Amino acid sequence: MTYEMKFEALASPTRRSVFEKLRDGASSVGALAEGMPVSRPAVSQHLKVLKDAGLILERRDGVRRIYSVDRTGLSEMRDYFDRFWDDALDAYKRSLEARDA
Amino acid sequence: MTYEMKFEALASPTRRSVFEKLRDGASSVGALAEGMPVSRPAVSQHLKVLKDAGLILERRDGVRRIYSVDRTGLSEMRDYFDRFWDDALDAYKRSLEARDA
DNA sequence: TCATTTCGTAAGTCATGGCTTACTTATATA
DNA sequence: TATATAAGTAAGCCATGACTTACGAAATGA
Repeated sequence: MTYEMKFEALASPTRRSVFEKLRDGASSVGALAEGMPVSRPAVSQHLKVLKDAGLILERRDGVRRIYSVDRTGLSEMRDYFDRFWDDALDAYKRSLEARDA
Repeated sequence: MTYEMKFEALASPTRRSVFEKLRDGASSVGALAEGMPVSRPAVSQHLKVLKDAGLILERRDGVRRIYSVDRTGLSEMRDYFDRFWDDALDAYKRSLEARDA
């Protein structure tokens, strides 16, 4: 659930493409695996990593498991880059002022 | 310079901590390596990955190389998560409407 | 209760990546 | 010109991680 885990989870291209499929709505493992160049167990393993990182949620529906984007975790990532942007911009402005001073 | 490279670049914890040091202002390789648990060449290699990904900029200053955050690349990451957030929220709202319909 | 569907887990393989030390290169300075 | 400083590069090691196939577990339905 840490930043660490989220960044690591999004590093793998196939895992990120699984995540991006969920951007358009919840889905089952089988449906996610369909059309992907890797096996269903591989997708299952990726889903576990994404879930442990707090990026997706899992719910049961009969024999299926439905995965969906965890908006809380997603918002953490958004905040990370928002803050990073603000801080970097501040630092840049300060460096300009120091140069002109 | 792709998303691919940016995500991969930010996956490594020590590499991300190098990136985060630059958030507070530009710095040389030696200054960045100081106090880190890895060697200076390791930091140098991380900087190359971050630079190739388009996340940092390099400029020469005599015998030193000064690295700084590339705000263009950073803003790409921010946009990625902003769009992802918007899309995921739309998909969620649509799923609620479909349920209530 | 037996078969089917859907999925997670185990175990093993293979490539990659993050380190290290040793070195080369380039700039500044005495 | 010789020396020192700063940093990139090469080569090699070792752990990790992204896969595969084979198997086990849980819910559904005949």
